[in-house]
Amino acid sequence: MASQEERKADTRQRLLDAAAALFADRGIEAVSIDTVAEAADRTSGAVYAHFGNKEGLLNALLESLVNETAAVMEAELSIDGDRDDQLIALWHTFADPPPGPGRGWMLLEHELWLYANRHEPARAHLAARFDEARRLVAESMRAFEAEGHADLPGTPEEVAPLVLAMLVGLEMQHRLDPAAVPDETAALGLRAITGLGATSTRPASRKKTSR
Amino acid sequence: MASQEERKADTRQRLLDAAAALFADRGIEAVSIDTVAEAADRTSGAVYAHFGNKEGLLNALLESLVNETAAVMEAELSIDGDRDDQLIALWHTFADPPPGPGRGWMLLEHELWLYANRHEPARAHLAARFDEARRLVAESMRAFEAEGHADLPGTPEEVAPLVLAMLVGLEMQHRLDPAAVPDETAALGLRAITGLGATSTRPASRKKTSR
DNA sequence: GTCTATATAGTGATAGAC
DNA sequence: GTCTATCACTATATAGAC
Repeated sequence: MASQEERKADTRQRLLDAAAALFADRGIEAVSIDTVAEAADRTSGAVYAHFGNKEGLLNALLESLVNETAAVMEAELSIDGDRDDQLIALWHTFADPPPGPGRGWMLLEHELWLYANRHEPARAHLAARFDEARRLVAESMRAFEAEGHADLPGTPEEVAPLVLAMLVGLEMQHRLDPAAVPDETAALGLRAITGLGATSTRPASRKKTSR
Repeated sequence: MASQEERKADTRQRLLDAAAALFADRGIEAVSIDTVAEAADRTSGAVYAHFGNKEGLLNALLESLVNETAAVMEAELSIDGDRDDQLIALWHTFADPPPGPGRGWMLLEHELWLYANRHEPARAHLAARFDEARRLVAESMRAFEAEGHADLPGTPEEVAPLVLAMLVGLEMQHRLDPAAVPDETAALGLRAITGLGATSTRPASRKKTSR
């Protein structure tokens, strides 16, 4: 049997999950609190009890996601294997719909970004998210460089925002018109920033990735 | 005196301008048709007469903006002078609030991108906009290369989406936290992609741009 | 903590006068 | 073409029962 506290925590998570999926799918403003509640098999009263109002729900959602994206990126970057493959894998995390809740992980990111730009309290949460992402990328860049696989045009901390920008910017174009950004172009861009393939201490072939 | 046709065209433009400013400032979904009409000194009836409904207004707005952004980018890229300065100028067009309607040119862009991702008819308009932007950048890249100032990592058509991605992606991070993306970092990224400064047939100094 | 019911206000859209 | 008035619908938020 579930204790009251377990039920409370469960409801909270259900509401957050439902909100994330619906916001990504239809947009934040287009989704009513009632809709979120119903998707979580609760009523609007539950939302108000937990989060006060829609803004509270948004802030809670942003906070709960701070570590999630970081985990995804870290997973991609920590895979053993060719460094070049890692960058492509990272690109696919952005470009292709990963398992996640709905198909639209990045759509939710863009929704939240826009929201944070207009609601001061949310801004700090999202800024922290981006900071964490940059920190992780910088760490990987440092590792690449130490192994002699990368030839960075600057410090890892300078290059990190560039990598993030490239991924996000290409994803935006890719989503609108996939043909405009083939995988090869993404690889070209990421290599240009990281200097990967420039030093080239790699022994094997590179045109075709066997896997 | 204004003829009826002039008044009609004037109303249409006023409505589009008001919509652009309000959508950028508060978000598309948060702005009612009544609000748009009142900001243009008209009533909601005028909006319905001109555009049918809100979706019609959005499509008309997207269409009217197709050439506008292209004009801005073309202006930045056609300025005579150091090629390095041109890239920085282009970055400032994205990072700093240019004169435009409201201060939030890029916010409107993000609103429209998100909207186009959920409304098929609008998608084509926005895709055309991006295509045009890439075409312009590719043209400049070709010129840079011909002058021996750039050392592109790929064809101009391949590099164009990379430049656009870098600009947009850095702008997103910059808007959330300006300190995270100083001008020098942006310059670093753009140079890494364009190879500008690599071939270095340039005679003058580079650390400090005299102007 | 959660639900039901309700108060209050705002939305997109239409009809008809001018 | 534009405005006024009005439609049906949906939103957020609250009060009180359980």
